[in-house]
Order: sequence, then C-alpha cells, then structure tokens
Amino acid sequence: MSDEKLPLRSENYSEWYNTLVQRAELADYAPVRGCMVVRPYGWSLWENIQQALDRRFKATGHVNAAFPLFIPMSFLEKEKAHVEGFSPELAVVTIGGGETLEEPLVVRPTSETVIGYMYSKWIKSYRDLPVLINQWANVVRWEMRTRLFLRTLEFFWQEGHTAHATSEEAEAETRRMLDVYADFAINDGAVPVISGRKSEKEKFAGAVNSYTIEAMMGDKRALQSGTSHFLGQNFAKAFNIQYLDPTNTLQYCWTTSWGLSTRFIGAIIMTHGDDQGLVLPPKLAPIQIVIVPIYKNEDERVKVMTAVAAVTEELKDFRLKVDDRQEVTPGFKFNDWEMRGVPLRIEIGPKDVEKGSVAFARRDAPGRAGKSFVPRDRLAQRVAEMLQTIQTSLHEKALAFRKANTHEPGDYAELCQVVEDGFAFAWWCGRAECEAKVKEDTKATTRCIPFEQPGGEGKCIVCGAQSSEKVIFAKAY
RNA sequence: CGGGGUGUAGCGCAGUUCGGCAGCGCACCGCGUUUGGGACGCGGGGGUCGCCGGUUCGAGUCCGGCCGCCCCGACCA
Repeated sequence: MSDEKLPLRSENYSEWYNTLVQRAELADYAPVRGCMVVRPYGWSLWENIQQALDRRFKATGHVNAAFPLFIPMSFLEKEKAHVEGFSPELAVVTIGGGETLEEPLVVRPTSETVIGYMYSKWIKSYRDLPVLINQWANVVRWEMRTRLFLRTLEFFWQEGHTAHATSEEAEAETRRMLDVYADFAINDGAVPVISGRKSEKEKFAGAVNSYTIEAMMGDKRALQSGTSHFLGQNFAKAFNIQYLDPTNTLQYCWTTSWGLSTRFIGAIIMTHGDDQGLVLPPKLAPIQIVIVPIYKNEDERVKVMTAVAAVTEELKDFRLKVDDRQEVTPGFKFNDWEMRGVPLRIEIGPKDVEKGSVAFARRDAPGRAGKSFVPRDRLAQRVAEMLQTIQTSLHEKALAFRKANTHEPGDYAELCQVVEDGFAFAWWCGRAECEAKVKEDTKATTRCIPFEQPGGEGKCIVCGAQSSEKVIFAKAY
C-alpha cells in the first residue's frame, strides 16, 4: 500500500529505485545481507520474462534441463581464467551432515564446469552434436555491494550451454542467442539495447569472446542486460568434451554459454520508471489493465458493477484486475496502480454506463494527456490497439532518450566530460592501457564495441593511434 | 575492508542536549458518513527504544563493548 510520494529521480536516483522496488512490492530485503525476496508481483513479472525467453529458446531448438546447485571445488579450478575470475566471489560449503567434507562444494556461480563435465560423458560422436541445453536456475556470487535485482548474492537467471562440432557453428550460436536477447529486450521489454562485443578486460572469465546487450538507464548509466559467450575450446579441453568426427578422428567440441537474469527487472524499472513509480511494458506487465469502478451510492454501484462484469468478460484474454476495494477512494487507486506500473487503467462510472463508454488512462502519459473516452463497442480491439501503442511508444521514448544522451566526443577532454552524463561513442585502438586510463580518470568503462559501426578509421580518443572500431564508454551498474 | 551516516510500533520520524509514565504522522482494526486524481469523524490495537554489560532510587537518554543496515570507494551479471 502506498501512502506518499516517492523520492524524486532527479534528486536521488538510487533512493528512488530502492523505495520503488519495495513499495511496488517487487522485492524485499531478506534476513541475509545482500539477498532478496522476490515478492509475488515481482515474480509474476519474472515469469512473463521467462515465458517470452523460453518461447524463443524453444523456437531456436533448445531444450531445458536442471543441473545441480553444488559443484566440486576442483571443477572450478580446471579452467584457469574461469577460476581466477570467480574464486573471489565463491560461496563454499565445507560441512555436510555434521562432517567436514573431503572436498569442498562450491555453490554454483554459473554452471559451465558441471555442465562441461556432463557433456564429456554424453557426447561421443559428431552425430550427438549440437547439444543445445538451457537451464532456469539460481546462482550465488559473493558480491561486496548489492542492490535489489541489480546485484544480489543470489540471483535467478537462465543459462544456456551448447556444444558444437565447429568453431563457426559455435560462433553463430553465440551471436544468434545475443540476437534473441536483443529481440526480447526491444520487442517485449521495450528496452532499447546496443549489441556488441566486450573488450578483453570486460569479457567473461574463460571466454574467447563475450557479446552483450547494453541499455541506458534513466540516470544515463549503462546496464549490461544479457550476455552471450563464445567459449572456444577452453572448457572442452578442461573437461574433455570430445567427439569422433566422420573421419573417425577425435576432436574437441566448441562451446557457448549465454545468460539473462532477474537484473533485467532492474533494466525495466530504470528504463521506463518515472516519478510516479513503475511503468511496465504491456507485453511483460503482470497486470495489463486495471479497472477502477466509480460510484456514489448503492444504486450506482449495482449499475457500474454490472458494466464492469460485462467489460471484464469481454477483456478476458488480457491480464486484467478489477480493483473493487471499497475502503479506498478512486483517487487513491489511480495513484496506487500508477505506482505499480499497470500500463492501462479503465475507469467505469455512472456517466460511462449512461453513455455506453469507458475512460482510458495511459500509464505512459500521466494526467489529462493520457485520458480518453472510448465507446464500449469493439472494446477488446481498442484495448489491444492501445496496449500496442503504449508498448511502441515506451520503446520510442527510451530510444530517443538514449540518442539524446549519447555523445561523440572529439577529444579526450570532451570524452571525460560527456561520460559524466551519458554514453560516449568514440574511436578506440583496442589497447587495455587506454581503456584503463579512461576508467582511472572517469570511472567509465568500455561497455561494448557495437556491431553497428560507422566504418572507416579514426584516431583512438585516448592515445591517438589509428583505430578501426568505435566503442561505447559509460559508467555502468 | 577504508570513509561517512543511521538504528525508537509495519513505514517515516520526534524524544537523547539537561536521566523521571514511550510519543507523533501514515498504515492496521471497528462503526458511520464518503467515493470521476492520494476522503473525513469517533473509537481501538500494536513497543525487548539494535544487542550485551556498566553507572543510578530510576536509563530510549550517561559510560564501555558488540552487531545490523544505508551511502561513498576497491570488485562485479
């Protein structure tokens, strides 16, 4: 239940975010530091994200499975870069059933190792390939600083793990799944993303190449919203994932992994939210439409509720909620559902019953601007059109915001200035020293080398060396 | 782990200076009036004042120790 205004985004963005997550009942703090409880409203949003992704995974030939939460410590140590990347943030179980374990068990931070181990058992022949498996799971990474959804010790995600006969096929899979993420983010989340390649420094521990979709949040910081990794033969060699090719020669597989987590909920909140609260894209919103009945007396109540029942029946294919609470006023309900981000509100009062109409109020256009009076006929169609309009306009608005805050600095001084308040798209020679200098001077990091390049060549924004690619620099979550 | 802040009802806070009945607003429960942008009246319920110890006739308040959480940094999906 909300009773007062949120902190303003412009005054304290992170306080706005923290308050909103809790007040909208998406999540709450758990008794363990850094852990969260995903509440029913937040989980319902996650379920819609899961469905949207799972549908796409199935459509691209993947199947789901479940691998264990515990991984033998020695597994993590088999791939050098992997263990170096993850060892600082591992949760380790050393006692089980009251006995000290012979070998400590790691609570999975990600499952490349245990899945690699299983793949080595399952894969014998080129006829077994490709293996295209996904799992929906929770993982644990012992982070220093945590934020609800954005970075918690335990989080929920999906991780796809595939094995292929050739490098080309694995690379194609890596890119294909990044495209799946981008399609999901843009079309279902209405979150505009930039697809690209991670720098050496930013790539996944154990990957040959990492690809990412990067989004701009409402405070102009970047959020890595999904990643896809080409693992080469690194894990295949560490876990002996081998197959016999058609010429009866033993070959190592080429593997990939890709993941998208509950962090994406944070992306939705910070891409679309405003000072009134959440703004959810219709395709993912747990509640797409809320009906608020309005009446003054018993006579009106009966008439209005009869109309509400008819409308509810007509709109049964939508995720719809009737707010028939009697203990709060309509005005309170308006604010309450706006805070929760419901895309479309339908008000039905005595005047509407009389005129055979209803009132629409768009969440993405607060106040009078978002209100319209709509005839009752063909209502389902009108609602569907309105939800689509909202879905589209959310994406357009977010895209316009990102464009307005993406700069192309001409020199280093300008780069340092623009990353204080947006993205910088600039030539980069690819050297880690230049990347590190920017980070040291500004705290901004390279987010990705976008696939979409202007072409040609330029001079590295840091050192002036000839460069063939431009990179996004930004402060990131 | 360093720097800063904070801990009193579900939430937000006052009270701590100068020790003397545990308070306010919102939320919650009951009754009535209300209801097209955060209603109102009356009546209620709810507390290990973060924890442990000390001083005192008496501690939310003073002293010592410990803990949690938040913000800023180093690390990260």
